[in-house]
Amino acid sequence: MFKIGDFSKLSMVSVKTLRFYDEAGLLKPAQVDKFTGYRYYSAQQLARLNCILALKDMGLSLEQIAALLNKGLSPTDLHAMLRLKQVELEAQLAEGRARLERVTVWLNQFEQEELSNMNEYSVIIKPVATIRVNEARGVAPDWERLGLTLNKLFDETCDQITKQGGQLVGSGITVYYDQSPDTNSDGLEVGACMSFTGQVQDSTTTKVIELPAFPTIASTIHNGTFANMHLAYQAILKWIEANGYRVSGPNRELNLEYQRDGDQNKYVTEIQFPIEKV
Amino acid sequence: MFKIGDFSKLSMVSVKTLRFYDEAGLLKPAQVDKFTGYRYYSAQQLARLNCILALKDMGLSLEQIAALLNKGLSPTDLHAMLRLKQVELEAQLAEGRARLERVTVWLNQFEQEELSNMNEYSVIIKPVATIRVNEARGVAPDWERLGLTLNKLFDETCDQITKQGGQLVGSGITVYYDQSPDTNSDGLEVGACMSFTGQVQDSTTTKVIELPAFPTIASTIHNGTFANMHLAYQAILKWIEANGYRVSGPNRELNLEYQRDGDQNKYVTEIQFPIEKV
DNA sequence: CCTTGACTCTCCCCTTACTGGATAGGTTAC
DNA sequence: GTAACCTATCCAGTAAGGGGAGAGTCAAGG
Repeated sequence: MFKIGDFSKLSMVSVKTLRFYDEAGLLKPAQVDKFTGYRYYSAQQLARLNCILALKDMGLSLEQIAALLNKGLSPTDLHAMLRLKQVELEAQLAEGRARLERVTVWLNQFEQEELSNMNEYSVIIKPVATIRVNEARGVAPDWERLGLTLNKLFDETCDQITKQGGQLVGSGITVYYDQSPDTNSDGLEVGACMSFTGQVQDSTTTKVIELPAFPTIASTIHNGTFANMHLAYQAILKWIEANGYRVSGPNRELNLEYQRDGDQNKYVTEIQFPIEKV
Repeated sequence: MFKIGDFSKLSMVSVKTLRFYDEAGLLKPAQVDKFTGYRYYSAQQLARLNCILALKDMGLSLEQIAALLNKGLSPTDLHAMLRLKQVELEAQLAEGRARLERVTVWLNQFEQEELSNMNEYSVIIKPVATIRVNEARGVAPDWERLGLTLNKLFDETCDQITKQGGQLVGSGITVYYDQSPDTNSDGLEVGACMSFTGQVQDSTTTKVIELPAFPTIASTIHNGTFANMHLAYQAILKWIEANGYRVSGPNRELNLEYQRDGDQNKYVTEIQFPIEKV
C-alpha cells in the first residue's frame, strides 16, 4: 500500500490529480482510512491509472473514460468511441493547420512589408444566412458610372418598397454578379438589395428574392470613402488566396453606415466574398 | 448606432459574447445609456470587432488581444507575439498528430484482433528522473538462469546497503544492458539496483550509481507472475514501433510489488523503455 | 514523552471564453 | 393598456485540475 505521495511519485501523476480522480470516481484508492481519511493505493492500481492516462492521451474526456471503465469496458464500445474520436481529431487537426497557416500568412505578409493594409483590414470567416430582399438589378457600363447606376437602382428598390406599403429595414446590400473576366467587357452586373417588412410584390424593375446563405464567407470592414475601397479588396483577395481559399460566389457589399451626400469619411462598408477551401 | 441585438446579428457574435468583451475591456460600446445601461455600438466598431476575431482565430488569448489593442498596437509587438504563437501552434499540431496516430494505431491493432494484450497493457509515455541506487551488475548465462542470477545480485546489493548501515527504500529495479542482438550471445548483462538512505560506499561487487533520467519513456504495468512477462514486452515493443518511436536506452523493470517466495500472482512490475521519436 | 518537519485531509477560489438561466426593467406595436 | 420582445445585472456552470489556507497525522530524533 502506498500513501498518495508515494503513489504520485511512482505514477508521475500529481497528488491533486489523484484526489481529483478519486472524487470523479475514476480511481478510488484501494483503501481509505476511516478515521484519518488517508488514501492508500495498491500497486495493482497503477495498471488502471495507466489505462486512464493512455485513454486520456488519445483525447477521451475523463467522463468518457469513467463510463468505459466503470460500466464494463466492452472493447467494442471503446472501438466505437475511438472511431468517433478519430474523426474529431482529424477535424481538430485541420483546424489547427488552418490556424497555423493564418499565422504564417500574416508573418509572411509582414516580412514583405505590406503591413499598411494588413493592420487596416482584418479578414475573418463567418457564415451568412439567407436574406429576403427586394432587388433592382442593372448593368453599370463601366467603373466610372457604377456609383450613379447603383444610386438609381437603390432608388428603384426603395421606392417600390415604400410605394407598396412596406418598410425599409437594415442596410443596403450591393451584389456583384458575374465578375469573371470574360464577361465583364459588357459592363458590371450589379444588384441593389434592401430588406423590408410587409408585403412587397415584384415590379418591372425590382424583384423579391432571397440572397442565398453561405457557410463560409470572408469578410472585412472598410471605413471611409468608397474611393479607397480597392485597398480593402486588395487585402481580402490576397488573404483569400494566401490562406488557400477560392471565391465561390458573387461578392457583396453591405452599407452599414451610409447616407447619400453625407460625410463619406463616416461610411462603413462590409465586403463579403463567399469562399471555399482550395 | 446599433442596439446590442442588432450589432450581434451584423457581426454574427452572440449578445453574451459582446457583453463579455465589454466587461473584458476588449470592445466597449460607443455609447452607454446612463439610465438604462443599454449598450449602443457604432458601425465603425465592427472593424475593431473583426480585428479581435481575426486575432482570436490566430490563437491569441483575449488577454493578449486586449493588451495589443489597448496599449497601442505596435505591429512589431504583434509580430513578436505571432512568432511565438507560430511555434506554439506547431507544437500543438505535432501533439495533435501524435494523438491521432495513437488512436489510429489502436484501431488498426483492434481490427487485427490482437485485442487480448491491448486491453491488458496500456502503454503510456512519461519522464523519469535520475535515481541514486546501489547496483550489483552481473551476467546471466541464459534466460533460464536469469531469475537465479538476479536473486543473487539483489542479495548482494541489499546486503551491502544494510551492512554499511544504510536503509533500503523503494522497490528493486532491474536494468537490462546491452540488448543488441550481436552481443547477447555471451549472456545477458543485468543490473540489480536498490535505492537507499544513508552513506554507502562501493564494494567489490556493488557500485553506487545514478540511473540516468529520460525525458520520454514508454511504460506499462505487468500484473502477476514473471512467467507471462513476455506478453507485456510484446505489447510495449509493438506499441513503440507502431507509434513511430525507437528504443533509445537500456530498459528497466521496477518491482513495485514483489516478495521473494511470495504469491507470484500478486507481483506488480513496471516495464520502462527509454524511447525517442522516429 | 515531546517536538519537529513532512505529509495529508477538506474546503474554497482561480483559470478560459464563454453559455444558460432567473429576475427585473425598458421599448415598441397593436 | 398590454403583450411581445429586448436589455440589464447577477449567479452558476463548464474541463481538468492548480494554489493555498487551516487543521489533522505520521515517523524520527532527542
